Amino acid sequence: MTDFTESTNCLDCTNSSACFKKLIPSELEFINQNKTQILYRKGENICKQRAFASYVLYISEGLVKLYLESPHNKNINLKILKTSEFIGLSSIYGDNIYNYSTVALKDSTICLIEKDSFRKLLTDNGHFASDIIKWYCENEKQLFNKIQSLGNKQMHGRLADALLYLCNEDLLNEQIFSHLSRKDIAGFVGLSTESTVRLLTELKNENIIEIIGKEIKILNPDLLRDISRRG
Amino acid sequence: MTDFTESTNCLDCTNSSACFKKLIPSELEFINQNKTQILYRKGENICKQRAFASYVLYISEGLVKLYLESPHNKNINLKILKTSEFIGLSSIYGDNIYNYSTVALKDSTICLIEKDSFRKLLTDNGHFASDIIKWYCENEKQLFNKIQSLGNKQMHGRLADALLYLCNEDLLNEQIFSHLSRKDIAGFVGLSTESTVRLLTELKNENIIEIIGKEIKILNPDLLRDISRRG
DNA sequence: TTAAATTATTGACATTACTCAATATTTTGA
DNA sequence: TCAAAATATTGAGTAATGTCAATAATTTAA
Repeated sequence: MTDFTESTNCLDCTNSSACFKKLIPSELEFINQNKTQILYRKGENICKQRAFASYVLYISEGLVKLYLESPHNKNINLKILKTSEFIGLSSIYGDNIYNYSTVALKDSTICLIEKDSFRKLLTDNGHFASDIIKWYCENEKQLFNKIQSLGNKQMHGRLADALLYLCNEDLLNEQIFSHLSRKDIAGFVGLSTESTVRLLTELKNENIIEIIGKEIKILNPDLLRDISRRG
Repeated sequence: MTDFTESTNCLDCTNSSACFKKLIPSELEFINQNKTQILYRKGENICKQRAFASYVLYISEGLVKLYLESPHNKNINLKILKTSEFIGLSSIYGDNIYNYSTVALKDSTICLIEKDSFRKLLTDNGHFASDIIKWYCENEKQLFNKIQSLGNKQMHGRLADALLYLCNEDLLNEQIFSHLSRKDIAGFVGLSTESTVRLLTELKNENIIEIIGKEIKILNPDLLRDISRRG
């Protein structure tokens, strides 16, 4: 189901992440030699939790949902990734498997960079490695937020967290809700779909959010942040 | 409440982590020049969530509990750190604050390494940076496990996860339970103390675990793993 | 060593959030 | 365009887990 697209040369790439600016031309050319570019259609899995991880993935253009699989078809959604973001950086070392699954929310062009090549750049170029470490730091902060949310907030607080995340300015231009089902939103909240729907209706009736078709807009962000804070 | 101890020279340190082996002597001497060694007494906080993070911390000798603070005095415990482990690596870049709190479970000697110095080593030495990245990869895997546990297991599965973690072979020689209260264990499970106590009694009555004083021993690890798997 | 303080345990009850079922709405594909 | 399939919504009942209170056991400190 996946197509090879005409590959962009990494040296000409207009969607390159800040960290690539730390590479010298020969290193960029080295990546270029060791990458493949693939088009994933909406709904296709880009990587699967527990599958063999041979590549670091880079979203050249697209929109991706990252989630943890669990039995009974009740997944935990962790984040939305967009153009210029990495997938699988946490599988560079350690067990040679992906720790999560990702699925394309819309047609997405993904660069597959060979892990060994990526590792070589990390050891050769400390500035590049430092930039990747920046990513890890930011990433870990997000995971702590998720743990805080799941671990000691109840449904209202958790839904507030999820809505604030999905409506944050980074995703503002992605029309994110047009790509998400109620079940997807429930996955971000860590609730059953039914409970999520009920709470959304509640928030709508209290004029804290507005629901127009699939789109959800926050009308009262201060109050929502308050709900998030109170848990 | 904290004492300065006679500092060990980093070049002679017998508790140094694998990553330090990647440093050349002058770099190790550089760390030595930019570190301070402090003794924290049992029960003292080594770092506080949201506090200004100027140092990367290294446990020269000790035992530490890492946790997320939350209102109502109901914390989420994430891990036990022992000799030769880092604290605060995720605050090297990004917001200049600690994302979690840590407390000494027994008297612990901690090395405070200036963040700027640590960063310099990361950019100067890609092999060192790569070793630190290994840490991030392992760390993230643990956080995902936590999210899986909190996000889609119920009490029995979560308690099993916590007990398997606390009884794992890395902690086997630490007499870990002698340092933990029921409330601490509940913090690892993500349950109220009362529910945790009830479940522990249940597991004891089913001969899955043995409780002798403060010590808890797993009698039937296969069954416990099964409970963990089923959630 | 003993009393006070803290921690652990148990019970009863309340709350939270899930499941299952019924119905409504939207999307998809012929 | 229309029927079938998928998704969303709502209600009723249930299961999971928390809270509060009482008591027991352990630890701490004078």
